[in-house]
Amino acid sequence: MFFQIDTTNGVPVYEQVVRQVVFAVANGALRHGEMVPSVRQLARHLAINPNTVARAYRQLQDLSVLETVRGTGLQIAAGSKPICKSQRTKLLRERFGQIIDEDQQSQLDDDEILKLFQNELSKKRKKKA
Amino acid sequence: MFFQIDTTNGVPVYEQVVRQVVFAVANGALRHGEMVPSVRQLARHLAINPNTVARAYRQLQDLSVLETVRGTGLQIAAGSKPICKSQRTKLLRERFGQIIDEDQQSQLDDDEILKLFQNELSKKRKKKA
Amino acid sequence: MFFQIDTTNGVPVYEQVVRQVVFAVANGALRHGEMVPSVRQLARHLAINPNTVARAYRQLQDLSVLETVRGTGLQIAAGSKPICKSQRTKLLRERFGQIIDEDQQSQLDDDEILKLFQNELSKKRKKKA
Amino acid sequence: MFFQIDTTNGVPVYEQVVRQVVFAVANGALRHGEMVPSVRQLARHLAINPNTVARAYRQLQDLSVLETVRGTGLQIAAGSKPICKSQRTKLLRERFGQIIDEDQQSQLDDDEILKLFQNELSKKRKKKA
DNA sequence: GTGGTCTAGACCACC
DNA sequence: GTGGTCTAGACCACG
Repeated sequence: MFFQIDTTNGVPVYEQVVRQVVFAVANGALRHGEMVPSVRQLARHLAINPNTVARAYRQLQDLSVLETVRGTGLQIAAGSKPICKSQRTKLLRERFGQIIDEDQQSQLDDDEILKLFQNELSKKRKKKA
Repeated sequence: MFFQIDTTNGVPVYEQVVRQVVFAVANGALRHGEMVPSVRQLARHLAINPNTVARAYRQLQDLSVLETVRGTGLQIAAGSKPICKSQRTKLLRERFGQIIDEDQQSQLDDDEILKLFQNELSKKRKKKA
Repeated sequence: MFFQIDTTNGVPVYEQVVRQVVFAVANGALRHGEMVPSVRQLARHLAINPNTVARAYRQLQDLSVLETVRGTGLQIAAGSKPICKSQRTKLLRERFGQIIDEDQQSQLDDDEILKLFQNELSKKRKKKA
Repeated sequence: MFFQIDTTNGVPVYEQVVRQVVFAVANGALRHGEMVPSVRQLARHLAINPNTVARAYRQLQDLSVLETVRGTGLQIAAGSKPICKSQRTKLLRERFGQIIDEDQQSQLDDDEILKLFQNELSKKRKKKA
């Protein structure tokens, strides 16, 4: 597993885990029947508390993305791919929508918003490269 | 005052107030010497807690955007315009940066991110119109 | 609040809380806009851990039965009554269905099942009276 | 053997095995002296873990429902029929009692409980037919 | 070994 | 005061 957790950005850790699992399933990186790492394993690996992982996994079960195999662990549920795809767009829209609302609330011009976003994006791209 | 507060979007109310004052000054919509409404007035008008307004005003004083006029109230401080401009870009960058980090963390392609953002922006534009 | 928790019957405590809130809303005993007791209050009152109450309340938020009023507490959400009604029938069906399946799995006759159920019910009624 | 195991309904698998043996003996479907399948056989047949079968058999031995036949396997014990009958009523009462408690805890009227139960039962009957 | 529940206590932001 | 998040550690049932 190749999850990245950033404990400093204010986004709840358990949400980051949920998000990344959802996106991985939507991408096809995780498929039906595959087991996810055990609560304890992932917790150790990410250096976070097992309860935090458990909370993320619980939420993924509520979304029907994971299902328990009793006494064995958790696996990607059947039919989870479309769920994750719609969930992904929902998450993205929420974030983007919020930021756009905020900017419009502040009387910013749409073109200006877009320009600033592109700026920031290309800056990040360079950093990454 | 023409502030819009959305108490349901998760963004702290006092932050929305700070932000909108900062942006208004940066835009030139508010200028040095203008008085801002009293804590109680604004609170009543926005239907929020006076403590929340007080907190926003305190923060704006810390930023040297507002200054007290003894026995009268608070006014836009001299020299606040450049402060607000730089503050504005800082705020925008923070938000954009955060969202971009999140998406990259989720293995999203940069072009895809931009496309989704443009989509959402044009959708909002239509709604507004 | 008049919740009753039985920590010995194997049913998770947080589920009992969820269930009772859902049923109370479905009954009309709790209505839109009413505040539920604070996490700490209810925890103290039921002699359970605040986290357990918080978990129940979180789940009720996911069901759109409760909504947060920031810095103030949690209230019964608008439109929660129909949700609770359907949720109530769902919960009842799940339980009843499970027990009936089990009995039929064990080759029990339907009439016999019903008779036993009535027996048990009238026994409990006497106890209660 | 004509056992049906449902690994998804939350009821422990070993309990389902125990229950069904007990009920079969109580019915007279299994009689003193009959051999039960070996742990491995039954496990393979039901597609469950051998440990689970072993655990069920162990429990049935504790109840004096099964007894070992040296070097051969397990058989239905002498005198097991009355044991199973009383065990059966105990199990049924436990289940019914629990569900009734829960409903009463949720302020449900006894008549309503019964009506809902009958509803569910007749629904299942149709499905079966 | 696995997940699930619960307790205890800390820290944070918000109002 | 409020809810929300996280840590730490315990106990249980299941396979």
